[in-house]
Amino acid sequence: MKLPGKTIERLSQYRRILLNCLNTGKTHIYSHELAEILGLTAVQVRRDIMLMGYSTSQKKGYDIHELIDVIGSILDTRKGQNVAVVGVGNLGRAITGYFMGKRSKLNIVATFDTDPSKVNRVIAGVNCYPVQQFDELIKDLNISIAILTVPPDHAASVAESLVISGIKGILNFTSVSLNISSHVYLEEYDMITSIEKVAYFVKKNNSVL
Amino acid sequence: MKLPGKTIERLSQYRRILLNCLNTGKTHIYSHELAEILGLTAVQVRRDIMLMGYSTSQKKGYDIHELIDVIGSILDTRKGQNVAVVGVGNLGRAITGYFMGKRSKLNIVATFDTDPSKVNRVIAGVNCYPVQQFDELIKDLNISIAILTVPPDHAASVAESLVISGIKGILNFTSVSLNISSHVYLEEYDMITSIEKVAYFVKKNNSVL
DNA sequence: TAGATTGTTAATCGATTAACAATC
DNA sequence: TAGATTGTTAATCGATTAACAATC
Repeated sequence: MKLPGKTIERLSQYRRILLNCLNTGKTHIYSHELAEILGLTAVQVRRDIMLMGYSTSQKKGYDIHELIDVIGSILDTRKGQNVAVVGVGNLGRAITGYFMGKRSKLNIVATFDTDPSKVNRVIAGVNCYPVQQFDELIKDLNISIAILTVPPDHAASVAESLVISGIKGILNFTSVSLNISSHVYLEEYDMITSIEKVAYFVKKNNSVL
Repeated sequence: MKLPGKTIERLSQYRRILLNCLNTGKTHIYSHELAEILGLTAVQVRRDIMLMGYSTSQKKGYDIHELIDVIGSILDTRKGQNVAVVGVGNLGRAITGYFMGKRSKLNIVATFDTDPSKVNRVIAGVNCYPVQQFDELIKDLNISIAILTVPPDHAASVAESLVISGIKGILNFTSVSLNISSHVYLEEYDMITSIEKVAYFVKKNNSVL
């Protein structure tokens, strides 16, 4: 089964909403409720759920527990996946801290940096190691995913070391586009681009009014 | 002229690359070079450039200066746009610091927080104000864009205040989906979703091999 | 039953790519 | 000229939405 990337993103969002709903004592949820919360259409929600191969016999909405489990069976692995944050600046710390609160099948098990004042300490609840120990620790700790938050001028070389060490996926927050082996799944996010996009549409909307 | 969102994102990326190229003394660039750097096709680059209404008479690549100017004429406003970062945690600081280095038409002119130990200080190079002063400062400083980096439980109410204060665009980094007036341009980014997407495709790739 | 909801196909919409003419 | 490149239309691909049957 191969689901589209856009559907995967939404499944992740559905799950977050559903987990929230559990706290309120709700047991079932309609497609139009999920849609409303996320600003989607109910059809799209139902279609995504259909693509997972799940369906409910009831017409009284989806059982929240069941839906969470089904999404988990798509997104998670049984044993979980280990993640490293590479580059412990403000952004690296933000991400690490963000994650540590969550119970999740994704575990940040190490952070890496070059700064001697950071290395070999616990930062945001996780051990920080010197980048020289990549290769060793990625194997020892069975890390398959790296979140890249190093300064731009280090991005390319660090990414290359990560690939050589056998990392399987990289989420790249640096402003540098990476050109790496296609065996490694790469997701890029550039916040400058996002904010420039917002600025463009703000400008456009204004000139329309 | 109404350009698609995806094109706008790429224009922002083209410009960043082009600015970099200037430092190397390069004066012209081929569509296939830009494409290569960003992992796109040359056709897509040329099409985006076409959509801007620009064309070059030369077959020796695009003049880098000209291209930067043309992109600027699309993305920028003459006087620039003022931006506020709302919520000065690690992420807010990361974003603020990230921006301050750049010469850009987007200026972070204020940050906001509730924490008394942060308020009325300069953080990452920008004044931090108490959230109570939103309304006043958004008008006084002519802030049209907010970057939302508050804790999840404050996201909805803070967003509402922002909308009431007359903000025109919000870039939402909280994990809460906002339901706000459609007059305000909203761009959402959820890093949990991104990392879960990477994890999914890592899992998939592995099971394929 | 009537009304609301789910499940699913077909149609539409939007974005990317293929193909190729024009030009240096 | 031959080869490389740009500019642009048409075709393709992928994602969303409309329409509607089925069911509680």
